[in-house]
Amino acid sequence: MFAAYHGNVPITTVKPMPRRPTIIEVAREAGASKTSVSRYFSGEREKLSPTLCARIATAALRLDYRPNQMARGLKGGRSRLVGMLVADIRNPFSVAVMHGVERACREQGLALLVCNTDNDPELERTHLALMTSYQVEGLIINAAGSPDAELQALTDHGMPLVLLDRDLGTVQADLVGLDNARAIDLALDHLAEQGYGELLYLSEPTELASPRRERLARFHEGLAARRLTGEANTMDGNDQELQHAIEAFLTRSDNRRSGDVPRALLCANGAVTLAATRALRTLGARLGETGLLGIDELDWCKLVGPGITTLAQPTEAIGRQAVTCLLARLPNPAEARPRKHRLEPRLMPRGSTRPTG
Amino acid sequence: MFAAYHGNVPITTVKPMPRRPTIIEVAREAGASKTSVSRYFSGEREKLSPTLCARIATAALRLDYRPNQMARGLKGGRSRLVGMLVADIRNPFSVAVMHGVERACREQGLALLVCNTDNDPELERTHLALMTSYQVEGLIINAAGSPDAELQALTDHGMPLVLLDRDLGTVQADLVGLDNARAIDLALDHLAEQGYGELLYLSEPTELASPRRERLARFHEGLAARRLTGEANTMDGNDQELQHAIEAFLTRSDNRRSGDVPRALLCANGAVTLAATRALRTLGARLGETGLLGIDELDWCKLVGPGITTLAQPTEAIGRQAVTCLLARLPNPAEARPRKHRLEPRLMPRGSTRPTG
DNA sequence: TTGTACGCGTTATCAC
DNA sequence: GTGATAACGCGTACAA
Repeated sequence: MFAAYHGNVPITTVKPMPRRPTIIEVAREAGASKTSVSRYFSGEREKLSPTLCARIATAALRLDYRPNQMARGLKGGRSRLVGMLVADIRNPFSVAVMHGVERACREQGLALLVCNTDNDPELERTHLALMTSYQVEGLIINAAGSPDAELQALTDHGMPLVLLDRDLGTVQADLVGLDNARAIDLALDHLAEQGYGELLYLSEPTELASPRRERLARFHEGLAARRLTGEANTMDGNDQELQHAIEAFLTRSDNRRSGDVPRALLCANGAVTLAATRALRTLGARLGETGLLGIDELDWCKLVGPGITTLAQPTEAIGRQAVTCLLARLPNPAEARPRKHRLEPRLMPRGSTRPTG
Repeated sequence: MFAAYHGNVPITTVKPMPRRPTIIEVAREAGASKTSVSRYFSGEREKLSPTLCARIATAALRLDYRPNQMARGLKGGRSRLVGMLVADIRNPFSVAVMHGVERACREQGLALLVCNTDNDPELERTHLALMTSYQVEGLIINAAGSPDAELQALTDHGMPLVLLDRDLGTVQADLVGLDNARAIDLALDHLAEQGYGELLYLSEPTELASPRRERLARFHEGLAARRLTGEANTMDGNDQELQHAIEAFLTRSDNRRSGDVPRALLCANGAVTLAATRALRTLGARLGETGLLGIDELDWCKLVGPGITTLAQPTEAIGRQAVTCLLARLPNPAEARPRKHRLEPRLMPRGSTRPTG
């Protein structure tokens, strides 16, 4: 029996990895009741006598007590969790917005459960179910597919919901995103001012993302008033195809105008800008001589050639606004009609839109 | 009284936003017991009669029942949540690793609670507490500061723990990250092969991040064997200061050698590469003539000048390995001694390390 | 194979 | 002010 202690720790001290202390143990340690301890940690300290407060404080500190959020969420549904669905976590724009969301949540004492769908509608459904199973109090959604039915079901159940960047046709929910019309207007104005007369608008397929549709539509609408000629090309990430399209656009002889008019590329988002830059590089085009303007500011845009002109999205603000919307809906989800929040982009002029070099 | 129904929905149908169905309601609907339903959703369907299974399935489907993870986590601690602490969510490297972690978790039926500390040790502590309060089953940590004490306390309580990229001195935990020595060796070999003889190693301050220390140390160790001359410069994000350092390095006359030897910059990570590229651009240096090699592959590296040579980290694999480690520790956290997993980088040679242009 | 009873840690309700 | 007690939704011995 004693031998067990020779050079060895008794088994009983090995196995029982200590549980976290519970509210009951704190209550006992403080000589108080569960209720009082609960009140103490629920921000109702004013309703407790200073002396009791102090006893609880020291007891909790000594035991290193931390309220169990799981148990909290069980009773009143106050999980203090907010869910965020991101279509592509590797997209810097998404990350920047998420950063804003996260900061805003933190300031509100909310935790953020982030799910990345990798643009897979199937995964999106799965993750939606996952997050609700964790009793999230609200959902911020950058949709990958069209989970309209699922989302509608959620709002019907009283789940506050905010759409991010991408709008969905049938879902009644707030939307926070860029003012896409304004963005295209800014872009066209700038390109026209800089002397570019013929434009090629490049975008990814527009079916899945409302901003792409809005931008494309505005592009077509906005040409005439500025005496611009333009065409659009939507394609997915095929570099080869993109390069051919750009080459055709650049080498084609212009029979609609007299002189030779500078031509420019307008890219619908950061991914397209990257692909287009790659293509232009392969084609040996000189930035500026061939104009290039992209929506989404990326940290490398100032480094390529003479710098790439961009329209910066207010990513942080978009994220914060999303949380603000959510918070406004928390008390009574179906209260007000859905609102659309459209934030302003900012032009970052650089060398890629200076035709004179 | 009737008037209330004219063009209006009776109040009672507005307020009571339907709760999610519970296991009891499913049991009632299926004419079964809680237990059976619980078993059904806990993957013990083999132990149920096919007919019961079917009844439960339809009942659950009709009610759109979803087990409440909060309640699940309460009992045995099976929250199915994994926590991940990220020092800088806007760092593409971190995001890439996180992507790997997330995929691996998903395959294991685990949800991921991500917290970003923005490199703030204070916030790190807060978030650590937050995640444990949600009863995460394990923690993957890309440390911002030195939360050694907190982490040690957690492991003592049986919390499985994996360190990501950055090691911590006193914490007994698995580590997954780049093979930093190998990375520097590869870099030095490549630079030497390409004919660069004088190197400037650029890094951010090494206090907070062990990889920075390891890389810097290896740099100094590895010079002699390759007949290279080199010096190192660690500084934080001050562009001005960086530019001066680089300028001094490039313009200084070399009195240790006879001829003029090509000089190159070796950047400790992606952020430094970005800053150095900016500085070189401002200085009007030609990439290649002035060598440039950076650790961390970024999507714009092939676009700048002749392309920037990089050492790509196996980010996805690092993320997956972290989850693997965690899983291995779940059954018995303190089982084996901590292991260090060091993954291999891959050289992406480009024009920035071709001195001949 | 199926059902019963209890416990998980917390909050809400209602007495004192 | 403070405390006892009943939920909350689920897992799990244990009994049937």
